[in-house]
Amino acid sequence: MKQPSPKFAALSASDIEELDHIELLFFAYKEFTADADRILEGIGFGRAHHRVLFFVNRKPGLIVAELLDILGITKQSLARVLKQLIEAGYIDQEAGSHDRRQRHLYPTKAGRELILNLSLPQSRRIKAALKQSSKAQDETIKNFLRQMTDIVPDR
Amino acid sequence: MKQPSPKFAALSASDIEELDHIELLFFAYKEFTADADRILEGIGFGRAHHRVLFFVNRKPGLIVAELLDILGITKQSLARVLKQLIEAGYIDQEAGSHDRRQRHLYPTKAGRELILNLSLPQSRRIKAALKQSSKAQDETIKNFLRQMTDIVPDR
DNA sequence: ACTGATATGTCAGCCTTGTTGACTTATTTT
DNA sequence: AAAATAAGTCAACAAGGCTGACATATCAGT
Repeated sequence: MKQPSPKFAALSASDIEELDHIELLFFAYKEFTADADRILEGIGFGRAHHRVLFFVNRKPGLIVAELLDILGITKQSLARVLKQLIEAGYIDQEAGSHDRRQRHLYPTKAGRELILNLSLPQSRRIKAALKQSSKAQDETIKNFLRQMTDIVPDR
Repeated sequence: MKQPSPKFAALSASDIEELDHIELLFFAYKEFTADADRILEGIGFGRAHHRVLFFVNRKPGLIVAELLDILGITKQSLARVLKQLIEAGYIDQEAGSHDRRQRHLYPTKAGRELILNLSLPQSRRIKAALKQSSKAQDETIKNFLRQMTDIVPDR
């Protein structure tokens, strides 16, 4: 017979069993990003540059609108870092052949080298964390992460 | 007979098998934080407030130095958000009984309610992502995340 | 051919949250 | 009594989000 508060329902800690998972995810992601941050700070780039380069490398030739959609940021935010990546010679732009308004983005050789070096410590961390896991367990983990992005937790 | 470049070793994409994992982790964490962000923006707080409240709730009575260590930020950064949380009545401070220089932090009733409401959508997302998993698989996932924070990927 | 929609780029300013450096106060330790 | 420690504070700066407004090029439909 609890009365819910106007803004928030009355809850007790026992309602949530996943606090361990939440905490683990926080620390895991923190260490994960720190790997690349150490390299980035040496070359005057930040995480935003890393993400852009990562996805341009993952899907060479993707257009700006697609990249915006993947990153979930505004074009003004993207412009700032994309411009620097282009000027520094890590990304090339090319007008679309069908639609010449579109800008297709490609990593340069230097861009590919940089993103690989940024990914390497992250890769090593993941590989080590998977070390004791079987192939089936790897699928379990990937499936969990995949599900995490698909779920809509409203209600 | 590749010559490594002075700054970065020469690599090809085939050297990294964990790009899928990296991408999945990025999207999973993005959605995970977005859950709470939607609530936070309604009450004028940000992620920094969330993290502080989360850990104060997880370990009631922890001192400022411990919190700084957990969060991995400077005391000036913490001060800004901690002050707001105290003034808004979500966290209480108490001088230590042994060492009265120390400030022990406790969530208030309102603080406990808020963090539970922030954690709820995240919990639901995780619970749903684990839905098809067995208990053993849950352990696999938690173990993976735990390993992720322990590994030192240098070399 | 004109007109409106679309893709991108840009300027300006704001906010949050991280940083460094310098300094204060209270308290404990030596 | 002096030094070390825990915490708090002020100021300034940087990264990377955001909004709003507007410019340019190109495409698509009538």
